[in-house]
Amino acid sequence: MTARSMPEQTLELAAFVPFRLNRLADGVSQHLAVVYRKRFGLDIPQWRVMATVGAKQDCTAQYVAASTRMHKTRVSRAIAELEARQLIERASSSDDRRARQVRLSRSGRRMYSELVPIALEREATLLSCLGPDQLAGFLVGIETLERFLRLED
Amino acid sequence: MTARSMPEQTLELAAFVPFRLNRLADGVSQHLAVVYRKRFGLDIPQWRVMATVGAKQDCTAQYVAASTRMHKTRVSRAIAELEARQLIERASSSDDRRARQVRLSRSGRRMYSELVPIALEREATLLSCLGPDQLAGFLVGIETLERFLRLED
DNA sequence: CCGAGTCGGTTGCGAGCGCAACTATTTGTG
DNA sequence: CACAAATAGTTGCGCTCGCAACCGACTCGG
Repeated sequence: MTARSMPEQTLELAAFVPFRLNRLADGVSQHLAVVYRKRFGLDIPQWRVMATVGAKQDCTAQYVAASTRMHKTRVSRAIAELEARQLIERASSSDDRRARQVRLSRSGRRMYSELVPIALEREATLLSCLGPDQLAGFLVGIETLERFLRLED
Repeated sequence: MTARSMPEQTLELAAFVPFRLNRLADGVSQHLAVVYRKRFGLDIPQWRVMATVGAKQDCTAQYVAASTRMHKTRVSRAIAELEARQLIERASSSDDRRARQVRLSRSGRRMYSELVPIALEREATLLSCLGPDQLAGFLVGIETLERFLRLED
């Protein structure tokens, strides 16, 4: 078989891992976003800010952006909206007057404590379709790829 | 320990699988999108259309939307742009005059045959960080989740 | 056949996002 | 100390996308 008559290489999108990962991540997001939106009126950036600030009180927008890997403008707008809804509060930092400390308000904490169990439960439901070994193998794969792409924290 | 004094459940975003999947899919996409854009001037929707139409000549926009899981307007716009660049051609279907058959043009095929090996090579590079067993386990996990969420085809 | 409902595909519009530019502050260097 | 460069955060702008509405074509029951 000569080079000229070699069959064209083909690419089946349905078997192409980058595509499948995107589709999967999207499916999982939809699975959750419905809850955030309908029940709490949060979009994804806002939910991520809530989760981050809820876990680490008194952090900066900077910190949120770094740990969620969202663009700083996206974070800025999410925070502004959450502040308008009085779910978070901001205080100017004492040692750096550019930065502002972000924390959950009382009602923000209330929402957070409702939100977390629901999110964890949905994650558990999702992962329940994998057996223990399958789950472990899957997570190892994710972890290795994260390190390879330098995505971890 | 009473219910009142139970520690608040917390949620570490960095350990939350839906978030990690999103971040990973995004990282992988970036890894590829640079090539599509800089070398071929394609954005992601356009690249997906090229891949789909390259693998199955004479399909409809409908078919592309279904197999890429993109919204039909996104497909419509991607096709329009590709047609303007003369990478694909459209012919009105004989049996249904609403639908139009989509196929790669000569230059479209040329681009496709350049594109495919590069994409497959990048996928291989990405997956090369996983050992054979790790890769197998990872793919099984993806597959199971796809079925669970009914994402396959 | 003829009208209602469906289906393939396109388009107007508003929302969300990233880029680049900006303000205000801090840090580093000669 | 002064001035340049870096940093925290915000905002104007243009682009992309999804929703809903729409157009033309098909279909199926009466």
